[in-house]
Amino acid sequence: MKNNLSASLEDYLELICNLLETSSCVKAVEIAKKLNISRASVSEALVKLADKNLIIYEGHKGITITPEGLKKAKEVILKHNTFTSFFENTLGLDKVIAEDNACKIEHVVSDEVFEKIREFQLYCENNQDFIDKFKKGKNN
Amino acid sequence: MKNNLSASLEDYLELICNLLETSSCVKAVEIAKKLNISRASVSEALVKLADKNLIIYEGHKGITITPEGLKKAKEVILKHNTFTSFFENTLGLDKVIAEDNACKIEHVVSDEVFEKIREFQLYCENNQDFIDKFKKGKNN
DNA sequence: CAAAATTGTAAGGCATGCCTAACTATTTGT
DNA sequence: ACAAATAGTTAGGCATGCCTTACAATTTTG
Repeated sequence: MKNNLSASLEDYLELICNLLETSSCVKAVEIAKKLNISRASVSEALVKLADKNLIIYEGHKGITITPEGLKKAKEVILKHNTFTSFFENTLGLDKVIAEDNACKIEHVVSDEVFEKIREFQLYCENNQDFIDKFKKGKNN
Repeated sequence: MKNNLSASLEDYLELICNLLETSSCVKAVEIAKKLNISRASVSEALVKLADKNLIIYEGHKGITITPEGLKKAKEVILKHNTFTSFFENTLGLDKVIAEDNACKIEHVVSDEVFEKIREFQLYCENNQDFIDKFKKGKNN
């Protein structure tokens, strides 16, 4: 009953959730293409996610996410978006760099740090002049 | 000739560097105790670090760090300290939480993000009232 | 509706990084 | 110096997560 997902499985779940936003039927082959890994590896991962009751996977019928899986996916996605936004909007980093780093950090950061960054970012948004001054510095 | 270290090897190197600050002779068994892993695992890791010319390891004689290893170690340690300080001093998080998260993030963050955080933290230090106001908020 | 294309699975491999158990080498202490 | 304690290594195992190759199932399409 260990609910802890590896970084890898979190990535799969996150992607599945994102793909389900736009299409009602997600196939394993799509995931393989997006993550640039083999169909076989995806197949293995999907079995693991299904074992953990995070998705329902029935081969050619496509992938469905369970309520539990959705909850977990949303958590990861929120972390992802929070860090991406912090890096891009608050710190003024390049979008791609912001995304790349958020993608890694989302899997290792604790809830406390995540929450605090969230708060801090909100605080910064309400003090845009402070951030603007930073961005105008010797940076860029 | 791939110079990329795994998170695990970076941790070993970082610890070796830190231990060499206070004692001139570091033994594998010390590392095993500090990282709470088996002597066997440490032995394997040290062979890998030596293969990459980051340390000089001759069994019972102890571990020495090479200039190359020192350079790499200092980089990781700087990232570690930067994130720890950002979390603890700037965001006002608990020291232990700050350390734990820095320990993970230091291995996955890119140089660009690291540098920017460094700059930002410096900027915040010069605007302590802004940070104090944040810390006094509904947080804590 | 059957051949072709697509999609999915199984088997066997590889690397990392950890483990334990058993062994060897070195150091320490009397 | 030699027995005991400490330190290090080797061998074999396990889990994760990726790979390729080959095969099976399904869907598409002529």
